[in-house]
Amino acid sequence: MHEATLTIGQLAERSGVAPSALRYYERLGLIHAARTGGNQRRYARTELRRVAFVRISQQVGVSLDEIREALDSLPAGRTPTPDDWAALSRAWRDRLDERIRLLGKLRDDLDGCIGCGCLSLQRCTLYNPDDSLAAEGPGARLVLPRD
Amino acid sequence: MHEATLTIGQLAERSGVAPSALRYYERLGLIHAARTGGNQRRYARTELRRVAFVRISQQVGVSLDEIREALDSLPAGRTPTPDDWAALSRAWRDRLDERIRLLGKLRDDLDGCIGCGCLSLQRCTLYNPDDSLAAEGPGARLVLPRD
DNA sequence: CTCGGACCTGAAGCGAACTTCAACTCAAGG
DNA sequence: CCTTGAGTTGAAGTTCGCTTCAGGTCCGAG
Repeated sequence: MHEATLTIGQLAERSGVAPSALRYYERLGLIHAARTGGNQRRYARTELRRVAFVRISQQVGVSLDEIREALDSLPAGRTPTPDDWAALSRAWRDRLDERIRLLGKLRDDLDGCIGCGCLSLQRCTLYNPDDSLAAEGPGARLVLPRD
Repeated sequence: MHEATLTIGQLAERSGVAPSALRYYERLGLIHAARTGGNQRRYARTELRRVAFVRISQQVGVSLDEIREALDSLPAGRTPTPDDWAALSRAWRDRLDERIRLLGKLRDDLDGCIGCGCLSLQRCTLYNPDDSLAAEGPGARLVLPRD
């Protein structure tokens, strides 16, 4: 017990992520594993933290691809320090703030806008939030949760 | 101009939703259209509101299937009143509140938890939120560790 | 009446994030 | 040594929310 490395089943149980998902993450380069002579994965305990970071980032609304980019920015060679992780999470924090802000606006406008008489949807603050519309050309494009 | 019904192109332009998406919504029973003799769709102007409701609901994080259920609860037969819409949106508002609350918690814990020394992920408030979290998108489910 | 752009349908494709399957191999307890 | 459960692979399947495509039809301005 409490050995140096974890099997995929152990990592799965400790992280709450299915083995199939862990293999998938590995294919995407989100996590890494050493191999035994018999080709089985053995995970360093630090991978637990990577998995946690992945899952938390997903809750923030970040795609696995972006998460990979973020993880790639961790120092190669040495085990990341708490400060390394904190730096990573600060970037996410900004996204989170923005997301919370938008949802708050949505909430504030919800009753009024849905209930109101306006059919002029393109002008509606709710339907056409000023921030998420920047690009996308002419007409009212509704750009969604991604940003 | 300003005619009684809208073609799919007009509804698309006014709502900012692609014609293909509108046809898709119709297949799912989210919106409805009358047909001309030549089988082309003609939308009542009230459909604009349904489309708006769909898009707004998506931002709240509700699936199209749940949105359909909600729309089905609108009074059949008569055109929904502002009050009908307001009732509908109040339910969403609760979800929104919950979602904002969870994201706020995520934010509050983010630096501390990711940066901290705990590897005891299953106990981490962040990783293992006590509440069930609405999934962000397809497949992006948070599978909680067994308590 | 003609022309071209808007519209129709069903089927297929897409991308994200996985899961499932089949057919194996590995590893640890008895 | 043998059994059994855990692990391996690549390929294919799944769900969601659409978009794209092919092969046609409609309709309104000229």
